[in-house]
Order: sequence, then C-alpha cells, then structure tokens
Amino acid sequence: MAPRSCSIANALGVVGERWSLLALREVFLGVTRFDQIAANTGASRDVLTVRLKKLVAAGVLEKHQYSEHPPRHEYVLTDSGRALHNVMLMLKEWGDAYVTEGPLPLVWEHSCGAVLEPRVVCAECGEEATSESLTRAAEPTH
Amino acid sequence: MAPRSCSIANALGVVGERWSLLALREVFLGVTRFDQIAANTGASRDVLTVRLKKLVAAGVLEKHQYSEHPPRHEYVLTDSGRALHNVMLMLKEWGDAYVTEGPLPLVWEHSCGAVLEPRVVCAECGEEATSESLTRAAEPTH
DNA sequence: GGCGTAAGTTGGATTTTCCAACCCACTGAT
DNA sequence: ATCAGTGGGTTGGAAAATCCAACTTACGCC
Repeated sequence: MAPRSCSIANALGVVGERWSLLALREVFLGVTRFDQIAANTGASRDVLTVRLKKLVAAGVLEKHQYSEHPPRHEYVLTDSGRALHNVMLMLKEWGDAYVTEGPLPLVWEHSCGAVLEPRVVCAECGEEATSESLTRAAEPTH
Repeated sequence: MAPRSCSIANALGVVGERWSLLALREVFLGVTRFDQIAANTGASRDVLTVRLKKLVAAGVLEKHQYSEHPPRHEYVLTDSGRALHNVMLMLKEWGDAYVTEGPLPLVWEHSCGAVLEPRVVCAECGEEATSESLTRAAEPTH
C-alpha cells in the first residue's frame, strides 16, 4: 500500500522540516539576514543553510543580494512564501490557545482596530468552515 | 541571545515533528487505528508509536479502548486536536496551490454546496486578514 | 594592523529515523 | 487442535539528520 497522496503531505515535504517554518516566521517579521534568523530561531547555522537553500529551491524564498562588496544577501518571500501567512496564523492561533502558557508573546491587531481573532470561512458563502460542515467532494479515480 | 518566544514555535514543539500532522490527518479522515495510520502515512511503526504517545501526552489525541479481549484501541481527537483542523486546512490549501502538481488528490465541499475555498478573516469585522492588514499589538515587556 | 560583522563551511559526536523482523494475544476457518 | 491472519506494538542495527564549536573569506572602520 502506497501512502495516501495528499497536499498536506506535499506541503510538509517543503516546509515540514524542523526550522523551516521558524525561519519563515522571521522573514515575515522582517528579519531577513542569516545571522539574525539563526539567532532568533535557535537553529544551528549549518542546518539553517540547508533549510534556506531548500526553501529557495522550492520557490518559497528568494535570495537577494543587497551589497556586492562585500557580498551580502537577504531573504525575501515569493508569492508562494507570502501565501504561507495563513498557515502561520493558524499555527500561532492554535499554539496560543492550546500550548503557550502565561501571557501571549505576540498579539496581532487587525486594520479594523480589533485584536485579531482569525476565522476560517468559505469564500463562497462566508460561513465558517468547520470539520462538520465539510464533505469530501472527490476521491482519486486512479 | 535566546530564541524568540513564540506560539508558532510552541505549536511546532507539539505537532512539528515528521509524521505527527499526517497521523492527525488520518484521524480527521476517520482512520483511527494504528495499522491503518501507519499504512496511510508511510510512517514506520516505531516512530508512529512514539508520535502517537506524544500527541496523547500533549492532549491532542485520546486513546480509547473499544475492545477488551483482545485489547484494541482507537485514537480520537480532543478539543485541542479538533482545533488543529484549521491548520490542516490552510496547509492543504497552500499545498494545493503551490506544491501539488496535476489534479488535486482531495477536494472538500462546504455545506453551502460550493467547493471549499478557505479564507482567513478577522472575527470582529469579517474582512480578510492579510499580512498587510496586521500590525503588532504587543511585544513582550520582559 | 587589529577588531567586528556577514554568511557561510567543516569535522566529529550525538540523536533520530528507518526498516525488517520479531512478539503476544486473540479470532475465525479447517 | 492447528494454522493463518490481524492489531498493536517492541527490538536491533544501519543510515541519515542534527548539534555545536571552530574555522574561513571578504570586507568596512578606526
């Protein structure tokens, strides 16, 4: 039996290794340089090198040279990388609710002025998308 | 410099290891037994044993005995586990859009009848929560 | 010249992971 | 009663990934 084919597995194949998402979190927060990413995540430099290369190869990040002499780079998000924002939001939300103890280390405020409480809704009808309100529409026909 | 304290890191401490989220995906899909989870994810049995124990210890899953002789168990989601649904949805959405090639292996239909296209919105105002519409509201005061 | 910073590389020890094989308790068919 | 099959693991050894500290290169500043 081959394992189930699934976009969650595919996604994790790209960003599912340790440090990948934390490195991306830093880029989202505006920290784009190797040393700072290493310090803020706690990843060792060699592993971080490999992760960043993989994320660049996968088209999630781009490496921009912002100085030629000496050569200096920064990592910036591609469209694909920016699209991971929702994943990070939900992961943060779950961590806030069920893992983090004590005061929350980071709180987002939405442009409407409220502290952000994210909800996942169906783009069509605007109603919340819970696991109960979803049914499988297609199976692989193989 | 200590690494940044953050709910994303805390969340990944619980579900960030390989196979954890895929095992949870199976439980969401109604596959609750060890052998089937192993087969559908591709995880080796020893690693899966450790992952499931950790998820139970973290309060994400519960192990229910459904037969005494022979002892047989199934894994069921707790509230905390059910709350991971949003994370999985967004991960699937990103995988669909940026990683999976060819036809999508799985499509969800919302109760409104439409194929689900999930959006993350602010619970307060209902507007979409993009990275541009968010600002940091609090920093650790330490 | 010496110090500091950025962005890695390298080497070796330690952990994890993988995989196949094994085990035990039971069930159901012959 | 034996015999294959299933569920849920455990064990052992090989392979891969990770961690950490030290080293490197290439500059800019004083």
